[in-house]
Amino acid sequence: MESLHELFPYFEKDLIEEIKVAGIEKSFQKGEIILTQENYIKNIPLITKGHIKISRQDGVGNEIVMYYIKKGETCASTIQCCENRKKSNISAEAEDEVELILIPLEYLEKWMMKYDSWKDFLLINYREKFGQMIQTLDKVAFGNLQKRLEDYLQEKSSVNKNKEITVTHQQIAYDLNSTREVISRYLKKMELRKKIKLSRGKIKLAG
DNA sequence: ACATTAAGTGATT
DNA sequence: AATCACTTAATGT
Repeated sequence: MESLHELFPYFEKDLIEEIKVAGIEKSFQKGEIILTQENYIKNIPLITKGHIKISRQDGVGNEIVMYYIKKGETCASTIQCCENRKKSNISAEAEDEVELILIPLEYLEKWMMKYDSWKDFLLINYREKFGQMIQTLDKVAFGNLQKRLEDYLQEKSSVNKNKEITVTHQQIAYDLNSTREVISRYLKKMELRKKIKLSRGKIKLAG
C-alpha cells in the first residue's frame, strides 16, 4: 500500500496519525461486493488502492452506475447514508483489487472540526461525485440524443411540409438541451450515412 | 475587404 | 456528453 502521505498529501500529520490508529484496513478481490443496499453503514471508507463502482440496483438485475471512486478518494454517498442511520441506498463493487481503510463514524464529525484538510477532503469529494452523478443523470434523462435528434428533424420537416429545414445547429442544441458541438457531430454522422445534406443554416432530409 | 456568425475539430473531463 | 479552445467556411455590409 502506498503511504497515507502519498495518497492524501494535504492531510495534516496529526490527522494521518489518527487515521492510523482509528482506521480499520480491509481488502477486497476483484468483483467482490463490498456493500449492498441492505447493509447499514457504520464506517467511512478511504480508498487506498483500486477502483470501486457505486451503483443503484433494483431487484431484477437492473443497475445504474452512479460513479466510480478510486484511491485517494472516499465515497460521498456513504456520508449521507450513515448520517441517517438508514440502510445503505447504494451498492459497491470492487472493480479490481481494492484496499481501503474504514473510519468509524464517530471520528467523522470530530475530525471535521479539528482538521481543515479533512473537511476540505470531504467537501471536494462530495462535489466531484455530485458532478459525475449529474452527468449520468443527463445520460438517462435525455438519453439517446441520436434518436431525439432524428425525431426533431422529422418533426420539423413534416410540420413545414418541406425536406429543407432552416435551423442552425446552435438552435437545435438549445431545443434538445444539448450543445452545438454534440449536435454538429451527430449531424455530420447522419450526413455521412446519406440521411441528410448539410449546409449553413439549413438541413435537407434525404428521401 | 472585413467583421460577424455558423460549423468543424481535437483534446480534455 | 459537455466544455474549451481554436480553426475554417459562409454571409452580410
